[in-house]
Amino acid sequence: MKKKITLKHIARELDVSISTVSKALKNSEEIGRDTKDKVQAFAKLYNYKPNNIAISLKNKRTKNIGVIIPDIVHHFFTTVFRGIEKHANAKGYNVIVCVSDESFDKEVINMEMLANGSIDGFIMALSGETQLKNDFNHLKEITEQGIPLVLFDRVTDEIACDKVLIDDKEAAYSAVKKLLAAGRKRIALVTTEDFLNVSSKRAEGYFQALAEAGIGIDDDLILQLPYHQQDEEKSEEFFKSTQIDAVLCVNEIFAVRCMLIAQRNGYRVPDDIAFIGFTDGILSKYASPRLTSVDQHGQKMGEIAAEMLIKRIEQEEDVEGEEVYRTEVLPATLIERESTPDFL
Amino acid sequence: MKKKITLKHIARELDVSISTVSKALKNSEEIGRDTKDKVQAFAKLYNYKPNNIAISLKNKRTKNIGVIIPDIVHHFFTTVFRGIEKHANAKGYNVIVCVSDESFDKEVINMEMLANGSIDGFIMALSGETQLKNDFNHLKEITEQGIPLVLFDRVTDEIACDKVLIDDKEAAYSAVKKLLAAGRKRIALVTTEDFLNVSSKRAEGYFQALAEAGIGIDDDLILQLPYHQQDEEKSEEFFKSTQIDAVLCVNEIFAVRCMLIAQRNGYRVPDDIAFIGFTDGILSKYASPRLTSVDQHGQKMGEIAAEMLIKRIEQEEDVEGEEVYRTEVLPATLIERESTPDFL
DNA sequence: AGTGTTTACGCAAACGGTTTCGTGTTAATA
DNA sequence: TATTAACACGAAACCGTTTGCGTAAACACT
Repeated sequence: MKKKITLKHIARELDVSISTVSKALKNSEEIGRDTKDKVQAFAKLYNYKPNNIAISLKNKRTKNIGVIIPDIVHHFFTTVFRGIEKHANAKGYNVIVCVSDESFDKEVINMEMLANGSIDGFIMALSGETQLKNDFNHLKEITEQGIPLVLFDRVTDEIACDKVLIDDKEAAYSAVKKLLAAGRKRIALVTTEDFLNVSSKRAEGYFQALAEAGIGIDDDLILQLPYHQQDEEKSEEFFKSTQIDAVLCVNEIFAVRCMLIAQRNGYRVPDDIAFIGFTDGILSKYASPRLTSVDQHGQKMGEIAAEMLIKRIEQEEDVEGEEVYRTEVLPATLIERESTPDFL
Repeated sequence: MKKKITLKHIARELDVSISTVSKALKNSEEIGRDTKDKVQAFAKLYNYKPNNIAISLKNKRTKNIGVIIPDIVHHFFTTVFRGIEKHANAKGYNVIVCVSDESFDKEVINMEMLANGSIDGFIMALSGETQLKNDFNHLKEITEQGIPLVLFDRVTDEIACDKVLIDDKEAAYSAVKKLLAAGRKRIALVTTEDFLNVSSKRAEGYFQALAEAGIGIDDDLILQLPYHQQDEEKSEEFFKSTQIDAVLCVNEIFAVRCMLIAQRNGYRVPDDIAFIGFTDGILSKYASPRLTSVDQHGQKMGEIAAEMLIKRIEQEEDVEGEEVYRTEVLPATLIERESTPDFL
């Protein structure tokens, strides 16, 4: 077993000082040609690589960024993560992931674990519970310590930091607009509990589009489902008892599930009933019929988040006091497939 | 901005030495009651937390584990990752993820980035390209340096280390057996290029089951598709021209896609044609009809991998020379849904 | 008073680097 | 020959902790 070699080993072996070795490897002008050659050759031979930890300790930079997301087995989050990882890697950063599992406590614990020197900054999407509790002290502490933070998708106004999100309201708004333009009148909304602010933003867009079309809100047209466990009867009942000709769902699972239920109940998609989902994931592409859905551009979002974060990290010498934070709003785009009639 | 406080700060403030502070915080017997109280109170007040990096440097343990996977936007891998993260977190470890993107070079670069002190051990699934090239020198170097390594799913015999995988051959074998028992005679196999060894293992199981049933191999019943990009015509042609009453697919995307194509071509599922896929992911659950598929128990796999790795890491004082490595083979289980006739 | 024990703490090395500053040697210049 | 600049390198501080060891002070005992 060949243990890792250190500067000290090289120095001892070549009978020079540690600092000479260090400088020689950095090709410093201070060191003579011969010594440099000798040291570099030796280092190459024994495959010397500086110890990251030591370097981190010295310059107080870990080149690690911490990512905290509610769930990893989730198409949108993994897409964002891919973007983060891609950009971070290109910039020489590694990514440490922690999963909050939608739990406030885990989110706090994870942040604390990482905040003690392990990372140079955070990128995160708030857990459901955190949004519900409306308690952001852990985030406040982080930012007060001067650790850069970028929130994405699940953000809050309570914290001053960089943010990147898509315009959920606008996306829902224009999706419903399109359904209206296609002549649909009884447009349903299938959503989660309201504490997920992305869901409520989407609902707002839905309401606004209907309002502008002079259509009142019909509570019978709104189905609220629990985020995780299924509630087949409730959905089944909904499609049996309600007259509907289009549905906007806040995620693709709801959309695909509802589409199946509607089909079981005799609806033809998209002729009798049209479906639009959020999150253009794998389900949308392979559903039958293929689902029209709102692409949230997760990867792009991740790349931007990483870019914002790294920029903050590297502009160390900032004028501390008066930071000015950016909130980047990405446009969502509707991917039209077979679950909607042709839009013009 | 309150910067992080260090032992040095506390020492200066309380007019004691750094070592006294350190010991006081660890409740050492060496330190007097009064001093301990004073130090601990001060530390609490200023929310002192030791710097992870310094500790890592000191005891040459980072409490980080490196995970390298070919893709993150992939149900199986994220499931495994969830298992890893869960167990690792419970043991106080953080997880650094790198994505090889199925590229040999990226895999090598990522390993090298992490191997210089950033992590205590690796968990990985080989990239497609690595399996194709059959070049495992980067892995060999890691293990020679004494860095623990656990391979999962995409493993190789060339490297001596702990491994965890499912019995792909057996899983395919028994799936085909069930199809045979249900009276299916013309069973097709939809697979990828052979360099992915999991695919070839699954093919072996398929062959063996047929052989035991006295059915010869019919090349017309085997469809090979590229791993990523779609090849709709080829599949379409396959289902048009071949007489088939059951299909085993090496992943769920192939399964769902083929199921749609078959349905388009007039087949009724499962009456005319049955489908079984691998990877029991989200697609299987929401396909129509719901897909019978082989559950690879990704999360369990991840947990076991993490457990094996951490055990290695922590049994530092091992008898170096004669390591004995474990290969854990998990049984896969068939989740029966609507795409197959009822099995007995 | 002299010796032995505790008690309570500080010193310094170590982990593996980087970097500033100093210094001995040589060579060039006056 | 004396002065000085250039060169090539080493010593040491530093990043934040941990920990073995030394030791001054206080107390006990003979």
